[in-house]
Amino acid sequence: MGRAPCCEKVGLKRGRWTAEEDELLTKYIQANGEGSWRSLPKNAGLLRCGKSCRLRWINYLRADLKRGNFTSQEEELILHLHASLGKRWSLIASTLPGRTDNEIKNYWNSHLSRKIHSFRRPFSNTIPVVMEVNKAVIANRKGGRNGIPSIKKPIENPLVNEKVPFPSTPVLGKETLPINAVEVKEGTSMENSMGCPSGGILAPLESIESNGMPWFDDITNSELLQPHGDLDFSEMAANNNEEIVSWNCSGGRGDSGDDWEWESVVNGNEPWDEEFMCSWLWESNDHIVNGETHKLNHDF
DNA sequence: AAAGCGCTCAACCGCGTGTCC
DNA sequence: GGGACACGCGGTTGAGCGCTT
Repeated sequence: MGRAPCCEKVGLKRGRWTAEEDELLTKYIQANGEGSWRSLPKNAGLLRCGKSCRLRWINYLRADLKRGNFTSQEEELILHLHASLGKRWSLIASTLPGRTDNEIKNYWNSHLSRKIHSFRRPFSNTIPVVMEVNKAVIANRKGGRNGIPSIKKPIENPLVNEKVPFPSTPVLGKETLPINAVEVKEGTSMENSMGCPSGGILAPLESIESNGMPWFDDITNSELLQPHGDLDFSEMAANNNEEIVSWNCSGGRGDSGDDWEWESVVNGNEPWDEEFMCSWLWESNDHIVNGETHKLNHDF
């Protein structure tokens, strides 16, 4: 038996929400609270799918949403958390009051991933080739901006034919922030790119704080902030009898046994992309659970 | 001014997971 | 234990807008 559709799509409205629909939804939720999304549209008099209502409320209508551009502090936090957590947008969003996962995801795709992209390029000895290719593409087309190529249609590096195994997302007990501590060994990317001290155990976001980044204040109003001043992401996990996980960023890339060296990447000799780079920052062979080091199994 | 194109972001989609019966 | 249902998440899409030629 196939999966049942979330709702009867026949006769339901799709696409952009009108002001009237927004008002109906807002009034209903203010009166009855969130939840019961499936029955909500009917009760609220909306010709919308429950999922659509939920999304509209969460991403747009909620009163506590912060609209407008991301601050540089928020941007840095997203970059840092993405490096630690990968594309766990909801987790990242939970540390940014007033921001939604969808908003952060969009911002990443349209702004930040490109920053990562340009960040790594100077290291690569393939730059001239890549840039020449891009120039050629730009020069040949009519109209349009002379801007950066859309990330939606990345131009493949013609020099890279080999597909790099992409690390899988580590499976956590539950979707909670696993950054009770991030152990960083000497010579790792965390040290290099995040300014972490060598060989130390970082408290959550310690590297950021120790750098004197003023934006740390932005999350001090978060519920995660403990009276003693630390951000305690482990509380949620502890409440659920979950393991506290810290990621041991060793130089290796996984159980696959591939030869891979940081120097090669820095020098541009190793084919990789920004997504791999970010994932590598938080992924490794080992993770530490309650003081014990465990092997992670990656199936590439 | 018009055409062509890329960019942004709201919205949709499918899947995974939790909960209830 | 297992099926049905509800919810949440990440990936993807596409309309609208703005920039460049």
